[in-house]
Amino acid sequence: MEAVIRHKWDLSITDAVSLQKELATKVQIIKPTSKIRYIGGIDCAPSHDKLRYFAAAVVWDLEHHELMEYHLAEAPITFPYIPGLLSFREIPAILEVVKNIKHIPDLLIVDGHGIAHPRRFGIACHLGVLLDMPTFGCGKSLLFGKYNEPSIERGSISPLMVKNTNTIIGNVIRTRTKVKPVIVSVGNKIDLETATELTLSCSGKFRLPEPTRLADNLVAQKETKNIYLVN
DNA sequence: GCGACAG
DNA sequence: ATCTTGTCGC
Repeated sequence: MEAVIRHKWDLSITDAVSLQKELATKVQIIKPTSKIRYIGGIDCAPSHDKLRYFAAAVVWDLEHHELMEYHLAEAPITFPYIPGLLSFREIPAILEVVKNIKHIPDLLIVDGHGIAHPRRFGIACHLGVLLDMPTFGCGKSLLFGKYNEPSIERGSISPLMVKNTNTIIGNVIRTRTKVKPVIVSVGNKIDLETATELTLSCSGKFRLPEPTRLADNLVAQKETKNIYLVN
């Protein structure tokens, strides 16, 4: 897999913001026509020396509940961490790791947000637009928007809204009873309903959807030689 | 001006 | 993201 749209990454803050606004016009919110079976999970983490970023990618077969492949890659850090501009820090490493994928996934779940973002262009949107494929974001904490706490049981869903409007930008989903909910929002070429269904069908035993959890697990061992992906 | 603020 | 062990509760 590789990007169909390319751009510079060593940008100023203001240039990065204007690029987001430009690329945000390319986001497509549509219901996928074909069946989604292979789901990619993406997660990142900085190296201990803070000089590089690692990215992990896994491909999960939703039908057989099995891991198809996993990869780890890295790239130099060229951007500071600024809320709202996370993608400029992480995507260079992600583009490196997705180059290695053999079983092209039908969709990617990204650790972070999609349109639940101040300019409706979180990392899941950015990656989805560059790769021109379906993506959605599954965040562990809130960046933007307002919501009422969903009920305590697994499967409870509460809409994420733009403050003081009736615009829905995501769903806050309880993937396990009595566990902190995750925040799901459209990245590209998908709709919120499908993203929500997939989040629930990929989780149950753990808080995070399986592809994301496995990628999390993998990137946590970035600076280790032996990797153990099995729980 | 003040507070909020993905990973 | 990361610094960090055992411990409480389902």
